[in-house]
Amino acid sequence: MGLRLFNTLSRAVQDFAPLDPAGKQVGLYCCGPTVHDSAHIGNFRTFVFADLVRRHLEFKGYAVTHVMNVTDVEDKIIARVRAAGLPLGDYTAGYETAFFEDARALNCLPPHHTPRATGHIGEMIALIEQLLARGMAYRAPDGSVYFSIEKYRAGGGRYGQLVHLKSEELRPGERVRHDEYAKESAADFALWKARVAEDGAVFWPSPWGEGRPGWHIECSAMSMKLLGPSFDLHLGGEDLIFPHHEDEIAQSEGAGLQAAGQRFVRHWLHCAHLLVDGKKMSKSLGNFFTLRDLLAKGYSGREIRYSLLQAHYREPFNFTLDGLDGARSALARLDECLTRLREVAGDTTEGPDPALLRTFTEGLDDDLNVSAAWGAIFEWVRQVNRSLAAGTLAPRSAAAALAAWEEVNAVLGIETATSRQAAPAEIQNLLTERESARRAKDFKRADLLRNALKAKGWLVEDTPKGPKLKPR
RNA sequence: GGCGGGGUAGCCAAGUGGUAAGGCACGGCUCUGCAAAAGCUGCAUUCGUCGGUUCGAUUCCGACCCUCGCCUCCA
Repeated sequence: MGLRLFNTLSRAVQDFAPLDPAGKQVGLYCCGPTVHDSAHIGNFRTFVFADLVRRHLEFKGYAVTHVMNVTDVEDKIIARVRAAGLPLGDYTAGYETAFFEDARALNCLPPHHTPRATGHIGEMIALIEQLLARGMAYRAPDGSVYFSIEKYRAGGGRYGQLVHLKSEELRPGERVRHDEYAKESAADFALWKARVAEDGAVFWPSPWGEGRPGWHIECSAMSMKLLGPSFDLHLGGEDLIFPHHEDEIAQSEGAGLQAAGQRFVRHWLHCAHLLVDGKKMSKSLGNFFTLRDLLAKGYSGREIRYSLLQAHYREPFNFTLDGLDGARSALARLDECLTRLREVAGDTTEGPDPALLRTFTEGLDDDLNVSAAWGAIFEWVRQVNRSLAAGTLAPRSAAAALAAWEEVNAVLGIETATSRQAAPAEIQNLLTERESARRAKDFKRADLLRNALKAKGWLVEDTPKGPKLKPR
């Protein structure tokens, strides 16, 4: 059963086949955060999605090299650095650290490489020189360097691979930025921006004078450095399709580093936006939640991760607090099922039950249809619960079910409690007291004790085998 | 204006040319001292509207309505 993925280039679902002739190595690049502010969970939808892609590829047996850049120099950052009066690195370091903490809270596997733009100025300059040498770029009088879409086209390049633009319809922005007045054509974009007074201390030397890189060039330079001039998968949010990814293709293919007949990127995957009240979650609209906002409200990283992984990545997903509450309930059901399976399985070990693996894999292989995968999982939960309730589940079957769960969860990355936490002595004592009260038929006192336990964060569950404690 | 997504039960969300996954919520039941918790179970003759193709359409085609995104920094 092969993996099929939608490719923004072809606008169709295609069989996934890696560039590697051995069919083993996969290069995956995902546009990462701009560290000028806290990331919100709309941003994290994309990163959780990238994590899902990476994990599923690994589940399928591929050896993935996962790269995610950190944009630590760009217009907004420079503006804030100036306002804060801090050195660039001091300003961005905090946001970068916070970003990776958030990613970890969402149980995203760390990418193998997380290059910073500021650490690759040399590579960007080299790439720009290559573009100049090939006549794809031109120097402006002020020392900026621009990419020429006209020259690129004249050289056989196709501009508009992702967005299917007609050149005449490329509408210039409402205002031409003051530092881009020198462009030959409105659609051309900056590779290198000459230093201006407002940049303060943020500039680097270059063959064209002091300045800083344009936005798009970093991804071309760093992805090709780490993954080669042609690689398999490039992901990002759908808002990056144009102009960022289109320009990345133009720069990277314009430099002509690819082998004959090879593209810069084989598959482009774009994650749809997270919505709030039907509108894109964004800083400018102010309708965003950061991970920290939600953690402060008492939601956990796993609940948020589950929530972000509920809908298909190409569909906009409506994010609500009610939805998070639903995620909590759904996960509690899953936890309960797994806990009971562990009780039945005991120390028994067994290979994974293939039934769940099959339906789960079918779902994800179909363009990462995570909704279908969850459907398979909850169908499985119901079946497990039925046999658990009937008492017909043998320890070996329970162990096989658990082993299957472990495999699918390596893809989903939903942390589950491995065992019931032991309650502290104080709680145990209260529980014992309550049992005594119950045996003495002093139910009023038993209920008081139960409420006391609840207030301390423990639920009492009376079962035929005696009371059980559950956190929260 | 150009380009591209959507409109499926109270909410979220899959899906298919042959008669609607899953989750949450809600109702019923089991268990229980009562509960709680948990489990089981029920819950869309219907898929934005109107036409068309078809033996048959939610799924294909056309028109229309509504909505979102990109075209400017943006996950």
